[in-house]
Formats: sequence, structure tokens, C-alpha cells
Amino acid sequence: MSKIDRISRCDECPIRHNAVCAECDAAELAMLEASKSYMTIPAGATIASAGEPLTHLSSIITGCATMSRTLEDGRRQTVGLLLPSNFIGRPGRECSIYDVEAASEVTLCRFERRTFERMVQDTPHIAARLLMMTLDELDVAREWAVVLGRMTAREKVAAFFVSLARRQAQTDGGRPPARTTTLKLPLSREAIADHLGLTIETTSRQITALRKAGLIETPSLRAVLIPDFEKLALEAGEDDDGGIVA
Amino acid sequence: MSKIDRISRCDECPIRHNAVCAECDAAELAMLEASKSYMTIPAGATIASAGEPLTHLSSIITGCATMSRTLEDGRRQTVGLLLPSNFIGRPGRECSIYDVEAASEVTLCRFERRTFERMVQDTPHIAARLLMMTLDELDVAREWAVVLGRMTAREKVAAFFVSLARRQAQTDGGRPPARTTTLKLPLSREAIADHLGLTIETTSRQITALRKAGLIETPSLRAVLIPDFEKLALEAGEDDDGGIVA
DNA sequence: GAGGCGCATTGATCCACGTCAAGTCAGTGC
DNA sequence: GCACTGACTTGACGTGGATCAATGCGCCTC
Repeated sequence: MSKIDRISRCDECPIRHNAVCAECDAAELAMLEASKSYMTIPAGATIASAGEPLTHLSSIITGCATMSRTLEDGRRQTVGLLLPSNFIGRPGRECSIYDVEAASEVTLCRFERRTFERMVQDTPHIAARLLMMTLDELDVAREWAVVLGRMTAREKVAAFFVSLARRQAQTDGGRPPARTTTLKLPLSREAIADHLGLTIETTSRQITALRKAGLIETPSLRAVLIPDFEKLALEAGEDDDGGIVA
Repeated sequence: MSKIDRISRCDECPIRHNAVCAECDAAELAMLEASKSYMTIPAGATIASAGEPLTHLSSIITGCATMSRTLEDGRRQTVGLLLPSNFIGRPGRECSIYDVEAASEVTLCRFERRTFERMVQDTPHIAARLLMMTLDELDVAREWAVVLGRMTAREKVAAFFVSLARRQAQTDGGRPPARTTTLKLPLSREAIADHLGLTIETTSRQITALRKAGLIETPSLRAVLIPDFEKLALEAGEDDDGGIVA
């Protein structure tokens, strides 16, 4: 039994202050409590499929999921990396337009779609928070467009580690990453490649190159140690003042 | 004097039913009327600069603007193409994080930032509409990530024409593009290249290639005739059921 | 501990797109 | 008409990343 099974009250929830419910007061929270349900998805399982109806909208409590599009000929592009407090699904739309897959074991806090849509309409705190989260995601998506469109393979891989380090630091402590940071990689090399618009081979070569340049260490396949975060950020094509969006 | 100078009442506004005000009732509209101001920007001028404060938020009434990021070494990526009814700026943020430039002459409907932020808070119809528009833009940004990450140069150029045709048809008649459609190109070849993550030379060559393949005609530098829209959409890597997002 | 299976890495080669360098063409001014 | 300019196109060539093909390596089963 995982820790999540014992959570029932929202005020014990690890994403209480970051998710779509962040701004809710006690009364609103009570309403959410009444209609939420938890669900745990094993690594590799599908959470939603492009074109298929999505009966529930949900927040990620723990774990990591990818949101991707696969073209007919097999080319795949991941358009979003979903981490704790991120939201899955869109109020006002019946179907998902992307495939959403659990990269690691994922625990979700779910709401029946119609119920949630009603809550968005009736609860300004939820609507306002959802707007802010969506604006943030839009910034992230646009930042990623710069990476996909204009960066070299090496810069892409560095940018991925930098961005992941920022997001993990954000959800862990809420502060920017320390100079020396260890990342847990929730994705396989193939999933990283799909996120970066590269092949798995090029991704692997660039990871090796960054390691040989002393910019990262790879204690295991699913971990990356960053000895000097600023140096790696520079390699990712950032001007010195740091990234604007996580 | 352009036509816009004579517009003062919102119900004569060409973007009345598509912009952030779309869902407002008469009373709400009156409030917007009181605080709005029009502004016309010449082609090529800057509307906002990355890192600079943005005193006004605005909707595009006519014309076209680009939203882009330029890296220190001169590489540039356009992250959004702004057309009539699109919104510039983000409530809750003081500065723009992108450069916004008028690609053609642009007319804006502007609101002082603080005023608009108050209206978003107090007017559920504005907040709800802004949420829907932001969700739509997020979809567009993610669709574009697929183009940037996984498409060939030829597919990118085709996808650009297809997407522009859809958006122009949407704002013109509100319906999908006819089989044979003529596009007005609001962007220079260089701006197109920046949007597609290509060089200007490759962009030009692919336009030539599409013309030689009979998929487009180029009556002038700033116009594209699409003889068979479906065929071009296929060339842009779309499965037959058509694009999900404009 | 031998075989097999899934990832990841590494190497050799290829090619799509970038780079560099001329043209070409439509305006615009004189 | 003729130079001048700026945007676009075309050509020749180089290269970064894709492709194809082994090889390595942890982990599981028996």
C-alpha cells in the first residue's frame, strides 16, 4: 500500500498549494473533497488516448506522465511533460487530443469531467487558478518551441536537464536548484528523444558528450548529477540572467 | 484615416464575437467601452520587447504580429503568430517575456494593465473567455511543437500555409477553408523561416518545390494560392481526418 | 552461470538542411 | 532610362544529426 492510499483529506495532500485547488478556501475544498477520487496508474500505462473521450480530469499527485502525438509513420513528439500538480485534460472538451502515458507510476486526483466543469463555472478561485496554470503552461510550451526550433542537439539535451532540475526543485523545496543537484530521470532515453525532437542515438551521444565535458555525471541510467548548475544552463543557451520560465 | 478611427462602439467591432470580450453582456461591454483605447502601429514597429514592462494589454483588431525570442547569437524563433482577436500580454505579469512586432500595420484595442486585471477578477465572462482563449493557444503552441520537432522542411512550409489558411478562413467567414483558397501572406520569408525553425534559403527552396509540385501557386510574393487544400494538408503530414487545432 | 530480452551506447555512413556566395527582380529616386 | 536598394531565389558545398548496424550491459528466468 503506497502512502497515497492513506490520504483522504486535501490538507494532507502534497500538491495542496500548487495544484488547481491551490487558492480554494475551506468551503470550496470541502466541495472538492466530496467529488474527488484517487487513482494509481502503473508505469507505462495509458492515461488518455488521442481522439478518445476523457471521462475524468485530474491532477498529478506523484509520478510523471508524457503528453505526445504520434504521426501515422511512427514519428512521435512529446508536447508536454506532466509532473506533480500539473493538470490533465481540458474543461470544455470531451476528448483528449494527445496520448497521455504514465512514465513512472502515477497517482492522480480525479474529478468527473461534468462535475469539474460545473465547479470551474461556479467557483471563481478554481477558474482563476486554472487560468494562471494554463498561462504558465503556455509559457512553458513557447519556451520549448525555442528549444525545438533553434537549438542544437547538445543544447537541447542540456536544456532538458536544466528545465527538469528547475521543475523538480520547484516541487520539492519550492526554490531554485542548488549549484550541485542530482536529478531523478523519470524518462527513458527514447522518451527524452521524443521530447527533444531527436533520435535516441543522438540523445545518447550528447549525454555522453556532456559527461565527457564534465557538465554532468551519470551515476545511473535514471539519474543525472549536475556539478555546476549555472555552467549547464549556459550550455543550454541561456543568457546569464537565467531562464524566465521553468 | 483608416476605418478603425471611426469605430467607437464595440458592437461595430470586427472581433466583437471572437475576442476576449466575446461573452460579455451589454453592461460588461459598457465597462469595456469606457476603458478601452485604440492604437494603430505601423508595419515593422515594436509592440513589446522581451523583459520590458508592458503597460497595456490588448487585442488585435486588424493586422498581424509576431511573438518571438532572439538568442544572444542572433538565432530567432517565433513562438506565436498573432492575428485578429488574439490577445497580447498576460494578466498578472508586468513584463513581456517575448518581443512582439507588427508584421503588417496593426490596430489594437488596448486596456491599461491594472484596469484589465481588475476586470478579469470582477467579470466572470471575461475570465471565462480568457481561459478558453488561453487553452486554445496552448493547443496551438503544442501542435506547433510537433511541427518544429518532427516535420521535414517541406512539411513545415506546407503546415504553415495550411494553418494560416485555417486561421484566415476562421476570422473571415468563420468556416473551414474552401477547396481552392488564396492566402494573404502577412510575413516576409525571413519571418516565415523564424516561425518554422528554418533558414530563409531552405524556406524559399521549399516554397519553390511546393510550387513545382503543383501544390501551391504564388501569384505574388505576399500571396499563395492553394488549388486543393486537402492535398496540401496531406503534404503537411496530416492524417485524412484533418487537423484538430487551427 | 548460461541464455535471452530490453535498453543504452558506440561506430560507420548518408543526406537534409545550413552556410556561403551569386544572381534575379520589383520598387524608388533621379 | 539607369543606378540603387532590399527582398527573394538559386547554386555549390559543408556538416550536424539521422540511419543502419553492431556491441555492451543490467536483469530476469531457468
